[in-house]
Amino acid sequence: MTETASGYLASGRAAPPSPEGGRALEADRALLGRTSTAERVADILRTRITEGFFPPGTRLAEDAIGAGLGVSRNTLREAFRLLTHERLLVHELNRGVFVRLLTVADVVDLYRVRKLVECAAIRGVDRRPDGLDRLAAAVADGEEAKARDDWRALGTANMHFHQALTALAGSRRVDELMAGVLAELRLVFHVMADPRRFHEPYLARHHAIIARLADGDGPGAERLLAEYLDTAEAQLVDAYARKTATPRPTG
Amino acid sequence: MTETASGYLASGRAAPPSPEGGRALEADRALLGRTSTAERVADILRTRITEGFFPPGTRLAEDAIGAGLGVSRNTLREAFRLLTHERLLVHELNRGVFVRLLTVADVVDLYRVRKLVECAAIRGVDRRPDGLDRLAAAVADGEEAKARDDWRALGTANMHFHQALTALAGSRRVDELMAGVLAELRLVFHVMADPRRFHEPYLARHHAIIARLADGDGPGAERLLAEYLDTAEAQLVDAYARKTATPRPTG
DNA sequence: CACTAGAGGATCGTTGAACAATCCCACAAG
DNA sequence: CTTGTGGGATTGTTCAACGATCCTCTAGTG
Repeated sequence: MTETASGYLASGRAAPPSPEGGRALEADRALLGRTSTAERVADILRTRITEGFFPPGTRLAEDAIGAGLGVSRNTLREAFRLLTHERLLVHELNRGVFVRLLTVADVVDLYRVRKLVECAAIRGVDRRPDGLDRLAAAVADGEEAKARDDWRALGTANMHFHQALTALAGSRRVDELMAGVLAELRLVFHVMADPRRFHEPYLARHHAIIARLADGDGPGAERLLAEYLDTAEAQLVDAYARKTATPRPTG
Repeated sequence: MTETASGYLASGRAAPPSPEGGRALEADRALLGRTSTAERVADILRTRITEGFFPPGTRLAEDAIGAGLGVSRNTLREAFRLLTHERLLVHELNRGVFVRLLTVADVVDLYRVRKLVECAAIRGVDRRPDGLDRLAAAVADGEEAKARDDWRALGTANMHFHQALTALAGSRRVDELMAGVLAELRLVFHVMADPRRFHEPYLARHHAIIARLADGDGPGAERLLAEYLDTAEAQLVDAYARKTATPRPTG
């Protein structure tokens, strides 16, 4: 990574200054892009994990990953620490770091969070919300993906929809919570085959929820969403329990 | 920390086996206590930060902290990485790590999260909840602290109350979110003088909320809580903006 | 055959040294 | 007062080393 980092930084610094104004803004942009190697490694690994390149259960060996990315073990360990808190990795003392394999109880908890947060985020809507365009865009992306039979992309668009729903709460911390929840959910879907089954049936429901929100009917939208999440949870928990051959929790 | 770690581990391993049964459980207990040095350092620092030993804005120099704790810089950096995600520390590239100094906007966001999550957690209560004892215990601790004029302890008890409220949602992830929120709030209170002012007035409201919950009146409890949080927010945001001499956000 | 114990190798956790890069502070000059 | 420069302190990263732990394989025993 020494060469990559140098190249990365060098290309950032070597950008010629704009001949006319805006030079201060370019300097700011360069500052924005300055991250440590450990953080960039974490970014790379995060992407690889959430897109399924490292499936759940995969062990990330320091030597192999460090050699692959060209960074030292210490830097890699820092990156691992960054990712364990996001629940994408599990750190096991003296055994290494693994991509998290969620339990059925984890899935149940994810839906509990979603019901609590997403429903609370839209309950109070009493006029057409500002974030409706973003919701509509996510649904449009979903329809596009569906039209070309790209079920992974449909799943992604559906998650953007839910992230946008949560964003109606207007809280950075809640947004980040939901981003983490949806990332974990991605790990769950990586274990499952047949993404079509878990994403396609819900697109129409997104339309219905949007219509309620557009009318300023928060409670109506909430009811639809709660039913939707109940249905989605039951389907996924059932299938996941079967797939991972673990007993479905009684709670 | 090499000696500390060895001592720590040695004392764990040197425990004589129980002469009669239970040996397997003792072995399990020893496993539970096995954590890495980096994690233990993070625990120590977390405690020091939340109790105010390192006030917000304090820079944690690697050399000084590492020498004080007897760990190497690499181990310390791993611990720092663990804490930055908890928002207790801010990592600034090439400048070091600082105890987070929250902005007024942060405070506002913390209360937004609290209103969303705490209210949602109790809204659906329709019978005396299982967690009522824990709530009552927190309030009893608060009354005790108040009786001996220990306003810091009262603040702690109040936070236990809110953590217990959130726990009524029955979600591990939501519990952890709230633990983080309350830890951040502690940082806010460390900036303020006169803890009495921010904790004492709310003890009576805890009693009232508990009474509603004991009657299975979730919506009633929610209304009381929402008003309480609005009042607490307004008081704290006003004082914090004044203390930090930053403009109060319009949002 | 099944189970247990021990040895060896791989890997992790930690330490410490080294070096380059960056930042900050103090001082000098205009 | 402002700006520029130099020097020192510190951070970010790499590397090597070593001890501790875990896992796998082999041999021995019942």
